[in-house]
Amino acid sequence: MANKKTMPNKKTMSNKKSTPDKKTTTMADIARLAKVSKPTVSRALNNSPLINAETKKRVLAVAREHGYAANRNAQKLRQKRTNTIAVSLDFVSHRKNHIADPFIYQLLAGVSEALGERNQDLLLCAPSHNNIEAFRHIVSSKGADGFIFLGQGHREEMLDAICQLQAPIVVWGAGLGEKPYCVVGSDNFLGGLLVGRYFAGRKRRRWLFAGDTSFREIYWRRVGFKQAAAEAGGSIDIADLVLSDFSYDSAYDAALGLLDSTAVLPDAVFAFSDTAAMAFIRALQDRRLSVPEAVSVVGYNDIPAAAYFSPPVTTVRQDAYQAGKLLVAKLMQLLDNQSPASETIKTQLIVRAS
Amino acid sequence: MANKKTMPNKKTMSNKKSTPDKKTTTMADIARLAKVSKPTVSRALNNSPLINAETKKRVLAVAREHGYAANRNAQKLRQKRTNTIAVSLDFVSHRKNHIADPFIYQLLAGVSEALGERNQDLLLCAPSHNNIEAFRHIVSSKGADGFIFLGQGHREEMLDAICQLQAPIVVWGAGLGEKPYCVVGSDNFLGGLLVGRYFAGRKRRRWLFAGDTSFREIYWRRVGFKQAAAEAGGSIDIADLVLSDFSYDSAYDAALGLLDSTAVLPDAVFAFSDTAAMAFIRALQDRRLSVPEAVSVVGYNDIPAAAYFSPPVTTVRQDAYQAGKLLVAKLMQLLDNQSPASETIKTQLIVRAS
DNA sequence: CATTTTTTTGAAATCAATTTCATAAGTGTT
DNA sequence: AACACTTATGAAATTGATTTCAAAAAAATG
Repeated sequence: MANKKTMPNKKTMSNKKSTPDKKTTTMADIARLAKVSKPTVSRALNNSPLINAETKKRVLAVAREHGYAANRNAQKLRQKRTNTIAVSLDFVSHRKNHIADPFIYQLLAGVSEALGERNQDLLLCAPSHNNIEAFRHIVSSKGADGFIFLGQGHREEMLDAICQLQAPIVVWGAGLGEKPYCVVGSDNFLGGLLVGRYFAGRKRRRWLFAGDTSFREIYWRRVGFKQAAAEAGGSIDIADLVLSDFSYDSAYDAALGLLDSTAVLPDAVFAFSDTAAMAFIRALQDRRLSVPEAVSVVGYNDIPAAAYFSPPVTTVRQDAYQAGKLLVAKLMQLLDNQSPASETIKTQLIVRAS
Repeated sequence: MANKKTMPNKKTMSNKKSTPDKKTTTMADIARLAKVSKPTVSRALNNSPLINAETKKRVLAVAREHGYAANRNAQKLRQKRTNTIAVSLDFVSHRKNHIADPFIYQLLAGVSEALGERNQDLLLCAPSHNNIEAFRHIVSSKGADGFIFLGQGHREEMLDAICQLQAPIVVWGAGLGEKPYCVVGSDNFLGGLLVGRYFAGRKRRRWLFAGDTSFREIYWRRVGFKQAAAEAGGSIDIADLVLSDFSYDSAYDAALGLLDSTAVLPDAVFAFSDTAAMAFIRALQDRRLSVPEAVSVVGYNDIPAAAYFSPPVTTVRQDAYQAGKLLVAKLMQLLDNQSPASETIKTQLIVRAS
């Protein structure tokens, strides 16, 4: 039982590619070949002004010729700088419905490209327990210089705690100016306002807001939405439908539940995401309510599918790719000991058929 | 205008956290506190059998008490093992239409979780020029122990070259058994076969295959598709429509182009992706051709949007999440000096309304 | 009780870079 | 010719872990 199985071991042994100790080229090797010392090689590669132009050229030539690449781990160890940014993607909150909403991947693309341009590595982390320990460990083991948080699932207490770790972080979301960390987010208030005005312009009177306002971003959309109702005069009513998660299915179920239990139906629905908006539209159609004739439905994010839906979904667009780049820019400032301000990115209403 | 605003600068200066050199706790510190030597601490933390149980307990207690985490970079340097896997996501081929197809993100979620379970870090790379240099650099600078390639954009020559670098790689895609590296992919042949049989069963005779068969995966779907035509008897015709990229828009344009130029229309379309299938359906509808009455359309991947589309899209499902985990398992075997075989994951036809 | 064996431990070397500090060589000045 | 001042370079220290190897202490054996 506790016996070591010997056969697999043997096999492993024989299988072990008898690597003839393929020596990796080190800086010392380059130094010897270029007939200079290690520090000189280091300086040449780092384009130090201390080094003579001739020497630099020679060293670089030798290095290139041998395909030399400095060992990052030695660099990180010595410099106490990792040139790595940890990006936290919240796969977890999607546990059952992985990646229901492609929006955060557009953010990720922007972040990835911006980091690449700055020669920063991207450490992707999606801790299965969304607790602080995993993040603390990354910081104290020098796994990354800073964090970017994407996705709606991150609860505020955790971010506050991570911030207290003295770790540089920037966050996609809401809460600008209220938080001790830098936040980049869409102008949720404006988004909600635009949607509300759109409804008001179409003479809709019984509005419904679908989403969980315990998330800041969504809360502010609701505030803007309400503001539009106030602007439009007193006769507008706003009802609420709380959605338990971010999936299409739960939105669909909640929508049907509402439609089947309420006597007085809304004539305009503002859903917190395109995915939820599409679910709502389907639910309405399944109950023989036409969109947009009987009910207008507006989503948020302008994911690709919104444009292809039937009917194409009116939505609030935010440039996620640009936002990703902005997040990186802010974090770099932070690492540079500056104090970048939180910032919102513009938000615009894309009017389609719904 | 171009003047540097001085106020923010000053502010920045004064803002520079005068960190009082917050010394990081090192192994030497823990050793001193626990009244043992560094090697003993190292062994205790790594659960070495050499260490006495009492000692181990004491050391661990001290380490925990001080929130000690070993410096990863020192470990990586010494051990010549990074415990990091580089995952290459092809943002590039999506340049204009970022993340048109969410399928690879489902793969990513599986990969991420599987790596997390194994305490491996995930280095996300999306080199802007898809050339070998970037990858060679990661290998030789000890940035990662191996690679996982996701996405269809990776051309074969590059993978062959990377493989020659002696770098352990596994690839999502096609070409099982033909390639010098381990490939995990959906059973594309079977996928195509199932779709073809489905069309045959519905008495469709004029089939269209939409996709770029210079990609292996897509090539094999075409082969399975053709096989089904052969099985069904001689009277079936297969036409081809090459799509220039993976976006919805290019598929939509190509579909319209075809519909407006061909006299004899297909009565069944097999598109290489759900996104392309949806584009095709819209194009057909825009030309007053009903789906599925006049034309059946089937996609591939079963992305979430496929189910919500109107009509819901019949498609070929593959368990991307599981596939991601499998990719990781294979790579771990490779790093263990085993030679894992390529493998296909099951593929099933999801019949919906289209 | 002497001797072998096993169990624990630590001093010193190692991994591959960067940084500090000293010094040699070259340039300019009086 | 003596002195100051740059400009380049390298020896040695440093970063924080792991590994090797030797050795002390404890246990087992005859």
